[in-house]
Amino acid sequence: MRTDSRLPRVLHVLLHLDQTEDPVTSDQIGKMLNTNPSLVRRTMAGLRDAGFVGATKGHGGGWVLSRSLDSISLAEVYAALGSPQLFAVGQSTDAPSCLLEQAANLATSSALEAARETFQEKLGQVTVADLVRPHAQVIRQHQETL
Amino acid sequence: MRTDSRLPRVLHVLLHLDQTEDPVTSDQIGKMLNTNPSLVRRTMAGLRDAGFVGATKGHGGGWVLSRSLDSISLAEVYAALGSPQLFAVGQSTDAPSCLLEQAANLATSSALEAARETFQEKLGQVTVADLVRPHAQVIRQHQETL
DNA sequence: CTGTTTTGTGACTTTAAAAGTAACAAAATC
DNA sequence: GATTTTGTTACTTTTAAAGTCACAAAACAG
Repeated sequence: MRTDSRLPRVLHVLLHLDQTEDPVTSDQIGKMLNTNPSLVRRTMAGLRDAGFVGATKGHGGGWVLSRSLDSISLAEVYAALGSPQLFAVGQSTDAPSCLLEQAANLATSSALEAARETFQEKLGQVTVADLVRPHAQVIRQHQETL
Repeated sequence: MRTDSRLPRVLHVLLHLDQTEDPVTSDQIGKMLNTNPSLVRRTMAGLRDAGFVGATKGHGGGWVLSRSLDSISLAEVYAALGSPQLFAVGQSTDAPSCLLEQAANLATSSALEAARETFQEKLGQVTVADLVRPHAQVIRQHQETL
């Protein structure tokens, strides 16, 4: 498949929404993301369902933040997107009968699961608001290690 | 793209090769992996170039191990495959001019890079031989934490 | 030497999931 | 009533791996 760019894209959108009071239309967002409004609506649907943004129809409608960005972690954003498949690498067969294949699959998936945990941890340590506070993210992560 | 299953597949093959003295043909391996010999040859090419296996042509030819499996880490196997793309998730644009997009990309790639490091560490801690020594992998990883 | 086995390799098609596109009903505002 | 905008469905395109086909070259068997 193509590279899934939904996470950085919606983060980008959230940061922009935080910079204005007015609703931003899917059309405007589409121009920001260099794509079309239908895809924007589809991609943003998860964030709407999660209560992070609201969408209103008609004249003067569009997308607005409904929660403060410092109350939303990147992990929540990722989850709101439906926790898309993280890895391009995976197991061979799902439930192989060959013991050696099972061992190969187990080793692969163990490493991947460890990587997924790290990914989730990292996302959990950062709020969307942190992204525009240079150094804040670094400090925050440093504190975690103390 | 499809899920990349080369890592578990070649691990599976290496474990099988370790169980016999005789060369194993791409055709036989293809049946093991439920695929065809051409794909086997293409996939195994990296391991051959890395010196982990040797391939001989003609009657009685095929693939044989040329190094002991306890001398090969999973990380080396992954590298021999050309370190295939690990993540299905990626950045939006490569070099965006928008600062907010840069921030979104940086946050995404930071989490991914941390995950990649974990993945590589895990692979580096385990040899192919470990895979068929039940519990050995667990013990080995536990020792790392001491 | 001839025929068979097997690898190495190039060229192509298929697959799967996201991206991208188009269209339109429904809702909200003007 | 006209316009704007979302929500949603259906469809096409993209991308890289998987899968397939074909064949030259090498190695071996007789």
